[in-house]
Amino acid sequence: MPRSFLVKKPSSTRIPNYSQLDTGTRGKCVTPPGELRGPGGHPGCHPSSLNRLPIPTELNGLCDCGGLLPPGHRQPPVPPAPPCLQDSGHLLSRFPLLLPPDTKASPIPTGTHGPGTPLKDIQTLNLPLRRGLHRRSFSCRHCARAYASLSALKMHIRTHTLPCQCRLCGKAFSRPWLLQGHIRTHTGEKPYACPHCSRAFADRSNLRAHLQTHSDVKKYRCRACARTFSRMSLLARHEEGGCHGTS
DNA sequence: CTGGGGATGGGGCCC
DNA sequence: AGGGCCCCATCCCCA
Repeated sequence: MPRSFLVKKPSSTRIPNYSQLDTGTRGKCVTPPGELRGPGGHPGCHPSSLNRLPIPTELNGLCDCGGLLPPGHRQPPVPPAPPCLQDSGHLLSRFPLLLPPDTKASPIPTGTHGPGTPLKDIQTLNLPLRRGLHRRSFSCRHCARAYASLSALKMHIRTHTLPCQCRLCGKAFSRPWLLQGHIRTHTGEKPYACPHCSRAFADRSNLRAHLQTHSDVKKYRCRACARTFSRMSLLARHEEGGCHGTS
């Protein structure tokens, strides 16, 4: 596979060259017609990709978990939180967004930093610059990471608060598109098809990794034996296995 | 041991 | 400023 595939496109054409692969569903978890039916009978949401049923094509609603709903269809009841969320009372009290929407104990203190980013999560530092100047930075109280901008820090804090929760299994994610990708594990939707074979993938990154398998020259090369690998992890495993320069 | 799929995390950029 | 998207990376698991 040519490396040009991985080259970032100009901003005027943000859609990468997955043209043959992209089904035009960017940014939304849109289940193709005839795919799946969810647990409450609504399509687009299903806890198991093994239990597939056809769905009608007249879809016009979006479930708040990301799946599609047919006209007039109501969402199924929210299932109880999984054990990983049920037995962490201190976490739930600290991060109420982990709770299902109807069980939130109290609003999150937002201060001037917007919802989901409590003031107590943010502290500011003055990073030293040349000539004794200092530049302000924002550090996370959960892990002490520091960022130059408040928005970057707020994005990072989402990795602690995990405000995007799957209504089907309760798993929480830091960003909506991570949740969208997760929902595809329920729906079985695979919008990214390989142009070289019949495989399709739910995630663009996984398609990219797969495309490496079609390449004669792999991306990652062992410096000892010059053998190439499609993934860094494969190269690392190869080197950890004791490559002595003989492939 | 190796190859590869599936799922997920996270920083940066653009709109 | 926030959301959406991009790319890179990692881990787990299975064949």
